[in-house]
Amino acid sequence: MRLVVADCSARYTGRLTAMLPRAKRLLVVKADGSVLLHSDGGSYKPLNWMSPPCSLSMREPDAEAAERGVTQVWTVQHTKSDDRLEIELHDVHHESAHDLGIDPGLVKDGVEAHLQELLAAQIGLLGDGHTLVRREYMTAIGPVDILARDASGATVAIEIKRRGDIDGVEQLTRYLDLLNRDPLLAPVRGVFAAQEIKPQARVLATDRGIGCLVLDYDAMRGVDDVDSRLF
Amino acid sequence: MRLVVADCSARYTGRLTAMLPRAKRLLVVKADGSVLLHSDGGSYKPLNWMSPPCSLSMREPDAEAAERGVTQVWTVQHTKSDDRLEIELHDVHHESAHDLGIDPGLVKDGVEAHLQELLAAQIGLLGDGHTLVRREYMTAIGPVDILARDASGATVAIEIKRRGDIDGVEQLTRYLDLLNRDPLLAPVRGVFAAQEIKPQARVLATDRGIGCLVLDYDAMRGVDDVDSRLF
DNA sequence: CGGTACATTTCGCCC
DNA sequence: GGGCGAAGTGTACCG
Repeated sequence: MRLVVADCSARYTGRLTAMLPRAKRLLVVKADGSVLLHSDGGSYKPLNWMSPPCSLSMREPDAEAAERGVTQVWTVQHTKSDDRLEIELHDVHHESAHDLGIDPGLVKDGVEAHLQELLAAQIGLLGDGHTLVRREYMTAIGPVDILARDASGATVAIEIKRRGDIDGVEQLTRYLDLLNRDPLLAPVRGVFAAQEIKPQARVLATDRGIGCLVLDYDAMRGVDDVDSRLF
Repeated sequence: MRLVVADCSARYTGRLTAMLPRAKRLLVVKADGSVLLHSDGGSYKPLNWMSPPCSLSMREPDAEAAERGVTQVWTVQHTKSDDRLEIELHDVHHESAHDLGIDPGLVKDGVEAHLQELLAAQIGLLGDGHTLVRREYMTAIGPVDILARDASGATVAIEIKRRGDIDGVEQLTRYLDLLNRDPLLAPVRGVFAAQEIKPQARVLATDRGIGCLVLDYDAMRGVDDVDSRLF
């Protein structure tokens, strides 16, 4: 990894065209040749960047650029597309290189898969008498998160989201359309389950006869005795 | 901006729980106190981070940690939530600080807004005799990108995307449902316009009687004489 | 390899 | 500030 702090301007062409006026910034060149251009604020997203696979070439400025005070010109060309990032460096305030090696990577816990696991184990949250048919029930257009039966034996399709918004309702609607064409399953009722359900999503779901269930992650995890999973 | 290259491990708790085993990485502390933890690969997204507003505190390791070779402990606490990032630093290989100042920011050109602008100006691409009613036609559930009339005077609702996939068809379908309830507009026909239309989206659109129009951005920009907008 | 769904999404707009 | 749609989204998963 190479770190450079320098006055620079940049120009990106590819999926869009973008221009970055001259300012002092951090440039990071990673081992795979990818480049990040960071300012001293904002978020984790760089102002400009080039994702791998790409190749970086550095050259001297031409006479006109040298006249403007440019000391180096970097061209980062994406290998698989026309995406290109051109950086003109002026004053270089810092430069260093570091051998980092490969990274063991991040270990995560607590996402949608876990919600699904917990709800499958606590299927009674849907109402008394509910039984689990199976998780990840495959259909032609993708897997239904949970398929269950209610006390009367009717099929229930459940879509689980961390944040429930309109897209999730649309997704469940497509599954329901398909499942209801199967005479062995029909009629299939839908339940939209999420830690948080957006008002517009709730309105759409209700309008389509889809039930809404707000999941309390902490409470569900509390019931599950395998609480301390990773840490 | 402060740059540190060090052996470190990290633990994030908040919306999820994540653990980063010990390895040599780049730590970036921005002027607003936000922290990025980068490996020497992947993409522009850090392995771990804390977004502003947040506060960073550094302290000496306790006896147990010191025993494990920890030399510094960083705690980054988000100001508005329970999100917290804890970093243990072992060997520090590089450390430097830089005053970058504020950034003038990025100037963009050529996204969906531009496609919309161009299609509004070249509404004839929909077919002879089409006329523009207006762009960003507001409805209760959001703005329709372009509303037009065809040669027969019938209303046409157009949804524009750079990449046309299923979500865009769903979005246009919702608009059409709503617009067709307005007797002053009905019957409203739909056109899904995009630089690229995914096969599945095309099938869904066709099945619903929605027309598909592939937009040639370069050709449309060529017609537009205000070609050289920014550069 | 293409398509889909997820993300500590982030970002920007408009109400 | 909340809601919603777009992103140069990136990324994993699954066919």
